[in-house]
Amino acid sequence: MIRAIKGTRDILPPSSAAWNFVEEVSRDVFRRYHYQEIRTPIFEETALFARGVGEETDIVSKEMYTFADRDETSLTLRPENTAGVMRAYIEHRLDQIPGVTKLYYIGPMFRRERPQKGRYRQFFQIGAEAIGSESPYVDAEVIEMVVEILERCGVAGFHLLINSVGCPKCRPAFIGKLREKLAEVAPGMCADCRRRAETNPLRVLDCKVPEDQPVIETLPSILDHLCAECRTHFDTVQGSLSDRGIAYEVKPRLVRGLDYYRRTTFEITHGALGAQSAMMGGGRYDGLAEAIGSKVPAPGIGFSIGEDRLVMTVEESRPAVPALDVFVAPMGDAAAREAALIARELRAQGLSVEVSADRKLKRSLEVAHKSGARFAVILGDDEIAAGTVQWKNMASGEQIAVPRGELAARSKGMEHG
RNA sequence: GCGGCCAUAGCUCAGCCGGUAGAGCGCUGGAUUGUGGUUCCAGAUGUCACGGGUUCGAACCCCGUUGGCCGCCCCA
Repeated sequence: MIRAIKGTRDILPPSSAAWNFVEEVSRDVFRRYHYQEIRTPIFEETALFARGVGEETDIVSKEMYTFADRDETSLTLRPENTAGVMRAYIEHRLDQIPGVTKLYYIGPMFRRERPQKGRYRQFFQIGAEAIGSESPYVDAEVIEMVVEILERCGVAGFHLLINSVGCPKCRPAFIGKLREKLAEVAPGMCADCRRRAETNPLRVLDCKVPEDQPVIETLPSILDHLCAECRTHFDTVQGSLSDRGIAYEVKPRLVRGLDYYRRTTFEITHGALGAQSAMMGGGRYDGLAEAIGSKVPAPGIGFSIGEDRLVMTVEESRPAVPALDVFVAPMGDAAAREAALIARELRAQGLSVEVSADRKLKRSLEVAHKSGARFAVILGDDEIAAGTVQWKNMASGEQIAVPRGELAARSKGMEHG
């Protein structure tokens, strides 16, 4: 038996309706902020991610699906899409277009991690990138946009966290001070922190072990070490978020795993997601373009929503409803031929119509009932002879004979929203 | 990649001390030759995840594999 491979899954109805819902909401919000869709390839040269995301990141060092093409070029299934969008931006010289380039994407990403709830090897992201401006107001607008998507999806109880991780001018000095302090206090911390103190000191700030929290409080904060430009930028982002009425929490310990982040980083968490509590992550990546070989700078900021995780919270509160308007139940071949024409007329009005594949009326009505059809059109030899059809309200059971020529008029305007 | 728990019908699950498998829901047919829902009757649910081992005998005990869930790491 051939099964879907580990960490991948089929999205079946009725769940697929929830996926459509969040995608439709997202596209509508993107339209209002004048973002346009970009579709980039699902695989790229491995070097793009190695340079763009960072050789030392977990994603690149151990999670990528990498394989050799027939000519030995190393290819990789995209583990995220910011690098791919930036590659397209540079390749097609979108910097030559006036104004900020605003792009969004919806599609699958691939990371070879141990699957668990909310974490898959093929997962979907809804993301947006604003490239071509360093303005902190762009940061605030991007955050406003993602918050709006979640709100309009009906998600409640999410939590917006923001931080600044500085820039190449101020971050190295901070990491130096952090290492100094850690050398002193790390021996008293949990095993993970002792390891992180060596491998990735920023990660210590994100430790969740309760016993370590008092120690973490004593560690230096990136926010006390920002250079003047980063400080001003971060203050302006916060002011603009407040102007927009967006609730947020500054979390100096918010550290993101991708090397390309500069200055603003942000994350939205949701309590219903379990260990994988992050529903969305994003940040500014002013150095990314140069990292992947661009001669022109292309400062940008973006986010990506974990669509699988978003759908998980949406599905509980918003059960999908079947939207079948009419089920046509013909008895016999003559009726079946007529049924095809009836369905055609009703569909032309925008109604959702299904024609029974069964000629037994009892069976057809059973299927109609189980499909959630609102009305049934019943016809057999008697109706053909009389030039009528039976029009049955499935909820009330009421049924009347309708002249064939009046069917279209009767059903007008009764389609689902 | 590491640790723990789990795997029986399409679904949710029972299955005692090892003696070759059950319920509910769903599905199929009938009661009803042209009328769904409610009801009644009948029927089929299956390589007990897969592969080995122990045993007279394994769904049950042991080992391995695969998959799922939970935690870690990390992320969306």
